[in-house]
This record gives sequence, structure tokens and C-alpha cells, in this order.
Amino acid sequence: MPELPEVQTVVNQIKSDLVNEKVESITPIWPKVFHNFTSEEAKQKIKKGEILDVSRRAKFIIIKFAESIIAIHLRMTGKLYLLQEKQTISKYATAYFTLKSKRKLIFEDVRKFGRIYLYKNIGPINKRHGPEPLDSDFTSKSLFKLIKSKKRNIKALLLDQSMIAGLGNIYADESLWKSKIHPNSHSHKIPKKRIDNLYNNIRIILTKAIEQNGTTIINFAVNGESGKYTNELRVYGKNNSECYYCSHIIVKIRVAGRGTYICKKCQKKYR
DNA sequence: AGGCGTTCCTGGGGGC
DNA sequence: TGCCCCCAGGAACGCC
Repeated sequence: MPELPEVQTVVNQIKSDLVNEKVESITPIWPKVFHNFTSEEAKQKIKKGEILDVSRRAKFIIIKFAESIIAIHLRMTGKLYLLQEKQTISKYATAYFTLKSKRKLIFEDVRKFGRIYLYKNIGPINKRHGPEPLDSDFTSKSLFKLIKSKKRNIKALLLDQSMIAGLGNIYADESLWKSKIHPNSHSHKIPKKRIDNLYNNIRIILTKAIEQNGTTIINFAVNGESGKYTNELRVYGKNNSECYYCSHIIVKIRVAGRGTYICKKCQKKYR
């Protein structure tokens, strides 16, 4: 389930191949893959446009053209990669980009939740997303204000992309565990010291995960290579094994409708 | 306001 | 072995 580090990893992998390339066409294989445009509109808006940049905003991969952007959301099982020569298109491909060099950029997605968006600029995406946790202007104070502005389940808050962008189920659990905060805590009852700690841990964990090319859980891989952060996970998917800190058994519970892994001994419930 | 259920999807795992 | 059922989950949406 690609989150910020996995999306960043994809961007890092494909960026140099794409910048300065030209997109000749975008072809949908599965009809619903284009969220807000048609092939015809893409043709008009992009018209064999040069790719100026490839970047990440929240969990979107942003492909920038002179007068528009293509945004790609991988959701749970999406993958975006350049098709190697003579490699055949996956049966799970839902769309592909034909490049001027005749190479193809493949968007594949077993579960078909992933979508491609066409916008004039990043505005519509910024509008519905909170700050980037790794931006230099995102401070401990920003997180504190954000958390105290709501009376809300802390895990639900962290997963809410309009509050803070990029965290998903894995990194929310890892961050809360490391910060000794129970995911069912109420945001307004968490002490400042814990929030400062959470701030640091979110940044440390995301940064390290990017360095390790993300986490491979079932479906995520970059050119067949696994994300090495899998080895760094401390609670996610660790139910029935011992807590890294206290040896208490990690349990799986349900929070905000998600499978959630916690150490009941380490993580304090503030409410 | 915020929590919760539902929808979209399909491979894979558990149970029998 | 095979079959069925249910689960996984990001985000949008409707309802209470």
C-alpha cells in the first residue's frame, strides 16, 4: 500500500527517464482509470508535450507539462514503471503512456483502485491536502496546532490526507508506536511532549523509509526490487510477536476501520 | 464535527 | 484438492 516513501521511491526511480521525454499519447486499457478526463482531452491538453518534471505531492506522482499536470494515485496495488524493451505488457496494466522514444510507461493495478487525473496545475490537489510532513516549514508547532485543532481519534487524524499528507496505515502505526501513543487516543488529550516526540518520529521514520526505498508489503516493488524498510518495521504486521522495546506481545486491533498493530504496554491511551 | 458504513476491486488465505 | 467466503485497504461519499 504505497504511502509517502513508496510514492517518493517510484518518483526517484522513473524521474530521470521521463524528464525531457515527450508523451505522444495516453491509452486507457481499463475504462475507469482516467478519473476526470478522456483520451481526447488528454490529447488536446498535452499535445505531445515535453515532461518538465516528475515529483510527488502527498501520495500522488505528478508529471508536469507546460500547461497541465498528470497526477497518478497508486492507491493500494498500483505500480508505475517503464516497460523494458521486448517486455510484454502486464495483464494487470490499466493504462500506458507512449513516449516519443517509443518506450512505454506502464500503469498497472491488480485491484483497479488507482486513478489518473488531469489538471491545469497542482492547485486542486493542494486544496484537499494538508502539509507535507518532510517540508522544512512543517514544524513541531505545526503538528501541535493541527492535532489540537480537532477532538478526534489520533490515528484517524493522521490518516486524514487533508490534515497531513502522505501517511498511511503502515507509517501511522509505526509512528504512533515509536511515540508511545495509543492509536485510540483523543487528539486534544495528548500532551505536548508526546506530540513533539510524534513529530520527530514521523520525520525520522519517513526519511529512513525513503532511504530504504520504502516497504514491500505484498504488492509494492520497484523494478522487482523490494523496499528494504520492511526490515525496519517494529509493529506493523507483527501481531503475536514481541514488542521491540518491552517484549510484550503485539496485538492487532481495529481503529478507524483499519487493521492496527499496537503494544498495549508501551502505548498510552490519552482520553 | 466526527465517526461509521459503503463502495470500488481482486488475489489470496482460512476453513471445511 | 477444491470451493466458498471473507479480508486487505485509500479515499470519497452519504448518513446519523
